[in-house]
Amino acid sequence: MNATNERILSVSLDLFSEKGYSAVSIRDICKQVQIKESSVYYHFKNKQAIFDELISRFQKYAESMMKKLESVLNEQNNHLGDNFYMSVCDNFFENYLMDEFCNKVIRLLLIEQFHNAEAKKVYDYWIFTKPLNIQSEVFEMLIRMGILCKADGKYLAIKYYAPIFFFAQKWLFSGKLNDETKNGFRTDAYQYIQSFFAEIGGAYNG
Amino acid sequence: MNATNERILSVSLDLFSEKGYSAVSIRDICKQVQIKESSVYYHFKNKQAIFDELISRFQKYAESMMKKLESVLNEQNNHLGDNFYMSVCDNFFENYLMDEFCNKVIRLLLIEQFHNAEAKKVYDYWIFTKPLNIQSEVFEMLIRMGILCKADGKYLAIKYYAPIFFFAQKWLFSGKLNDETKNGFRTDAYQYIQSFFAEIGGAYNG
Amino acid sequence: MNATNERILSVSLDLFSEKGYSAVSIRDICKQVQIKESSVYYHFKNKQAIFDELISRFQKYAESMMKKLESVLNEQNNHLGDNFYMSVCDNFFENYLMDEFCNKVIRLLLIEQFHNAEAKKVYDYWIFTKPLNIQSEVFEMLIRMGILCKADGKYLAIKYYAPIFFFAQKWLFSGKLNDETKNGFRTDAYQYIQSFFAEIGGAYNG
Amino acid sequence: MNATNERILSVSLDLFSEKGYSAVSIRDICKQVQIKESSVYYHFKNKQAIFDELISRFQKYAESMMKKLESVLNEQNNHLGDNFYMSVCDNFFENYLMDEFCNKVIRLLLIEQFHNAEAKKVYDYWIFTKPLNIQSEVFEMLIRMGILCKADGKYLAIKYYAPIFFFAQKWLFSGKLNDETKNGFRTDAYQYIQSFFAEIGGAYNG
DNA sequence: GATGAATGAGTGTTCATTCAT
DNA sequence: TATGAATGAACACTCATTCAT
Repeated sequence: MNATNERILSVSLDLFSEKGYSAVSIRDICKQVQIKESSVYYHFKNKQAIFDELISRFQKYAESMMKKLESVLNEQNNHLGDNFYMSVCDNFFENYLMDEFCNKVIRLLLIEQFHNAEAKKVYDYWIFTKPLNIQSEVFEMLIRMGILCKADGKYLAIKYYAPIFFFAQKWLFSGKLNDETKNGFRTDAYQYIQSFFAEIGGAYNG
Repeated sequence: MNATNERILSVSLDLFSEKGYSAVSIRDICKQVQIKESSVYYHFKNKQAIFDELISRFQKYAESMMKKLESVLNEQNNHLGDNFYMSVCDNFFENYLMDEFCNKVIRLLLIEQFHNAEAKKVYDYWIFTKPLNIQSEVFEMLIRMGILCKADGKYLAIKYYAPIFFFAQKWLFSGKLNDETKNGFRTDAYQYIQSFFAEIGGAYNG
Repeated sequence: MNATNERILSVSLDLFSEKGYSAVSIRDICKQVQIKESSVYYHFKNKQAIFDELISRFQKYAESMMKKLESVLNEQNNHLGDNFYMSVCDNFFENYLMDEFCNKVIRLLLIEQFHNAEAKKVYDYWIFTKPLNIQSEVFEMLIRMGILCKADGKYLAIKYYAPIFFFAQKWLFSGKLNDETKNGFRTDAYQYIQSFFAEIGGAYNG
Repeated sequence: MNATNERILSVSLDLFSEKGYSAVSIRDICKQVQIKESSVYYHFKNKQAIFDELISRFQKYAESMMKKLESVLNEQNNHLGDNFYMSVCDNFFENYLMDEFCNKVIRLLLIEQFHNAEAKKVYDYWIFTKPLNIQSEVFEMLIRMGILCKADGKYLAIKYYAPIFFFAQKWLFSGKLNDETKNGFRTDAYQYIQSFFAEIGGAYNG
C-alpha cells in the first residue's frame, strides 16, 4: 500500500496537478518520494509512463462513475424516484469534481490540454462531452415524461452545465482544494440549480 | 513597426499562445524572427521581460477597452439608448475576446495561470472579475430603472456570463481562431443572450 | 545443458558477436535468457566474467584444434600421406573458421580488439600468429623434403595465408554465417589454394 | 585554423579512431579540447554530426585521391610511362593508407563497421570495392597491352590486393601509426609486389 | 537459484544567459 | 544593432552492480 510504485504516482500527481507535467522534473518527484532518480526507472519506463498511468487510472475511475450515474437514470422508468436528480448531482460533485484523486487529474488535464493533444482529447471527453451527454439524457427523459416542455435537451444541457463548469473552475480547479472551496462550490452550484429548475418548470423535487 | 523589437514580441506571442511560455525556447523565437539568440538580449533583459511586455500591453489595451464600455453605460442616464446593450456586447466580443492580439494574450494567460501566480491574477482580473463587474453594473442599472425586478445583479451577472465564458472556451480558446470559430461563437452566444433576456423579462432591445 | 549458466553464455555470445561487448547490456542478455538482471550475478561475477569465460572456452577449443593439426603434420615423417594437406585445410576451415562457436568468438574478438588490449592479444595469436606458424611449419617441411625449393617458409606462409584471411573476412565475418556464405568461402579459398600450389611447384596432391 | 570547430573534429577523430565512436563520450572530447560540454553543441548538432562530418570529409578526400589514380591510368595509352605503376602504388600507400587523416578515419570505419550499417557500407566501398576496381583496371590494361597473359583481371586483383590488405592490417591499422610501422609496411608491401610481378611475367618496370 | 528494489556514476542534450567584438 | 562563442545548470535516461529475501 505504501509501495514505492504508489508513492511515485501519488507525489507525481500532486506535483503535476500543481505545476503541469513538464514543469516537474524527475528530480522533484524523487526528492519528495525520497528515492534516487534512477530508482524511478525500475518502476516506470519513463516520465511519460507515470503520466499515462495516472490518466489511465482516472479514465477507469471516471468510466465506472459515469456508468453508475447512467444506471441511476435507467432505473427511473415511469415515475421519478424521490430526489433522483439530487443523487445524480451529488455523485457528480462529491465523487468526481471534488474527489481528491479526480480533482487532481482534472487539474492536470486542464493544464496539459494546451501542450498535449491526447490530454486535450481526454479532458474534452470527460469534462465536456460525457457530462453533457448525461445531462442531455436527463433533460430528454424529463421532456419525454412531460415534466419539461422545452424541446431541445442538448441546448438546455449546455445552458445548465455552463454555470456548473464556471463555478467548478472558480472554486475547485484554482488553488488548493479544501473544505472552504468545496463549500463555496456547493453553495453556488446548488443555489443555481434550484433557480434553474424553478425557472424551467418546477420539476426539481429537492 | 518592422523593428526587431516588435517582431520578437509578435513571434513570441504567437508561439507562447500556442504552447505556453516555458515550452517555447529563445531558439524557437529566434528561428522565426531570423535573428541570433544573443540578439534578443539587446532588446529585452531576458525571456521573462518579453512575457511581461506582452502582458503589460494587454493590460493597457484591456483597460481602455473596459473604460469605453463603462462610458457607454454611464451615458445611459434615465432612458436606454437604442441598442445600447448590443453595442456593449459587440465591443466585448469583437474587440476583446476575438481581437487578434487580445485573444492570443488571453490564451497565453489561460495556459500560464497554472505556472505563474502573477499570470493567474491578471487572468482572473481581466477574464472574470472585471467583465463580471461590468455585467453587474448593467444588471443593477436595469434593476434601478425598473426594467428588471430581480434583486441580485451580481448573481444574475454570473448566471448570464457563465455560458458566454463557456462558449468562448469552446470556440475561441482551443485551436486556431478563424472565421469559422468566430461565427460558431457568435451564433451560440447571441442565441443564448436572446433567450436569456426573453426569460428575464423582455428587456433585451435587439 | 539447458542450465541458466549456459543459456547466458550462449545468448551473450550471440549478441556480443553481433554488436560487440559494450553495445550489449545485461538487460539485453536477460531479455533473451528470460531471467532478471540480478540473476546474472548469481552465475557470473560481472559482465566481464561472461566475456572471459567465452574467451577461455574458445582458447581451450582452439588449442586442441591446433594440436590436432600439428599432430597431423608430425605424422608425415618422410613421405606425405595422401591428402594430408587437404585434411589440414579442411580441419582449419570447417572446424575453426566456420565452426558455429568459433566463428562467433572470432567475430567478437574482431570487434573487441579495438577496445580491449587483451582481446587484441588473443585475436592476434589465434588468427595470425598461430595459423601462420602452422603454415610455416608446413612449408618448411615441404622445403626440407625437397618438394618446395623456395627458401623462406615464413614469407611464403604469409603470402599463402593473406588471401585466405581476405576471403574469410569477406565471407565468414561480415553478416550472418550460413550455407551460402560458407560455400562462397569454400569456392574462393580452394580455387586460390589450387592455383597457389600450381604456381609453387605442383606440390599440392589433392 | 585553430578554430574550436576544427579542434573538436581533430580530437574526436583521434579518440574515435582509438576506441570507437560509442566508447568516446562528449565529456572525453571536451576534456581534451578544453571546452565545456555544452559548447560542443554550438558547433555541432549532436555527437553523430561530428562523426558524419569526419566521414564526409574523408569521402571527399578519398574521391579526389581515386580520381587522381584513375587519371594516371588513363594517361597510359599505348606504352607505359616509366614507373607508372610505382606512382599508383606510392600514391595509394603514402597519401591514402598512411595519410594521417585517412588512416585515422579508416581505423574508425574499421571499428564502426560492426555497429553501424552506414559505416560498413563506406568502409567496404573505400577499402575493398574501389581499390579492387582500380586494381582490376590496371591488370586489364596490362592484359590488353599483351604484357600479362592471364585472362581474369578481377581475380588477379584480389590475389594481388589481399596481401597488401593483410600487411596494412598488420602494420597500419593496429596500434599507433609511426615511422617504424610505416617502414614495416613499406618493406613487406614492396617486397611482395616485386615477387608478385616477377611471378606474373616480369611486367613490373621498377 | 532467482528476484525485487535500489543506486552511483555516467550519457547525450537543451536552455537561458553572458560578453567581447 | 547584431552576433560568435562559450557556459553553468538542469534534464531524462541507461547501465552495471549490490543486497536482502
